[in-house]
Amino acid sequence: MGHIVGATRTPRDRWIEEGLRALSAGGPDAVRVEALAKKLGVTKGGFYGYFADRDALLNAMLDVWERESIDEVIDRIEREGGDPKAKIQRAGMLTFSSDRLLPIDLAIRDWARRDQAVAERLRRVDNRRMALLREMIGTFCSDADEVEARSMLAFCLAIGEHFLAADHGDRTRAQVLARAADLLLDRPAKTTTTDRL
Amino acid sequence: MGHIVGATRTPRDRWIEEGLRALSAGGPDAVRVEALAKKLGVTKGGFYGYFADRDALLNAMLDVWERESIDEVIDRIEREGGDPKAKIQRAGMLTFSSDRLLPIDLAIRDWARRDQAVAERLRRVDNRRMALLREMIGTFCSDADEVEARSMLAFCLAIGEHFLAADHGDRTRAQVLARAADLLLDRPAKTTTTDRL
DNA sequence: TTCAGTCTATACGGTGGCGTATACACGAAC
DNA sequence: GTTCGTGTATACGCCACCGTATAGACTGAA
Repeated sequence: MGHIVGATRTPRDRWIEEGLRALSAGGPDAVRVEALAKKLGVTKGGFYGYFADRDALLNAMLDVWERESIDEVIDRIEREGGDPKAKIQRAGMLTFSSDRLLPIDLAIRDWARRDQAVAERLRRVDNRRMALLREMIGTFCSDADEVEARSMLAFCLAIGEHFLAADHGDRTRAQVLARAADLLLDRPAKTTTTDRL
Repeated sequence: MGHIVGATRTPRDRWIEEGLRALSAGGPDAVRVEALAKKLGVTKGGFYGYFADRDALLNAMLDVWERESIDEVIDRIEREGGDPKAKIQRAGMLTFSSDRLLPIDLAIRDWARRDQAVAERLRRVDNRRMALLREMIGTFCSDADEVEARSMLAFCLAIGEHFLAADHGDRTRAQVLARAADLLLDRPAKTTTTDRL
């Protein structure tokens, strides 16, 4: 008894990983057991040894996402140093520039609009991120209401950018984003040479 | 010949309307011919008289949405008057506070991430909206780069707000949004009494 | 080598969706 | 009232997917 063994050919994690890939590409409706099996070069035979049903896989996927989004990103930000602006931008890099996490994040945001349980998880993650933003922006802005507004703007920019299809004439999207980040993250000057806000 | 008749019991528009409702509630995958028929108290018998297939319905839905989003909203903004800030907020009201248009808009934004044709339509709509924002913000801000950045921030705020699950402590989401709008839409003061950006 | 444990392929019944075909019901025009 | 056009119900074949059952194959340990 208790052979524990090993040599799992298609371990639980690979189902989750492939599930997250499908979620990224097509939303929760695209997470189909048989489709994942095909992608893994396997039939769905072993799937139901790991998961009671498709819903259990979806929950496991959300577990992994929540863990990665909070622990691995935020903790790492806190550990490494840098000034507030750098920290925020590094946090943005880690989540919103990651080819892995970004599309999952976006898919989950849409998913949360229709599923209360998913919305609850997203709320936990977003609250952690907002707390980080508040802390950083609070280092150079004294008015608490304005800190909240700026944090909200920064977060909405990081997310909304990917849901926006507009062009910017001669400018690059990256250029516009950089300018917007300056507006939000530079210390507001009471008296300055330029009229940058 | 050419009876033209009338007395259509379930006209084309009602299929489209119900389709848009399904899109709002569950995304494009939720737009199922037989489900719509059931909601309309009808079987799918007549559907294929109006549409070649499900895809034709989806396109017709997008046509209606694009038309409503551009013509009916933007034209109306231009016609009615008001100062820039009021115009922007009225435009936001018409699209992003509408129980009808808002959820369709959000669903289409997620859809566009996976469907190139949808992305193209969204681009047309968003470009019109951004042009409006630029024009309004340009009335009180001279630096073109900053106009672009502020427009982007305003647009991202209007959209991203609905994809964000974070709380704001004591404050209301509405309060935070109002403060953020102030930051973006009030004339930047070179020298002012407060340090509001 | 045997054995247990695990993953796997395959087959099955059930469900839900698409698009087609066919025949019925109703209103308008003659 | 017939006829025409249109919308409708119903039934069909098809396919994709779910979850279950079952038997075979591989692996590490005894």
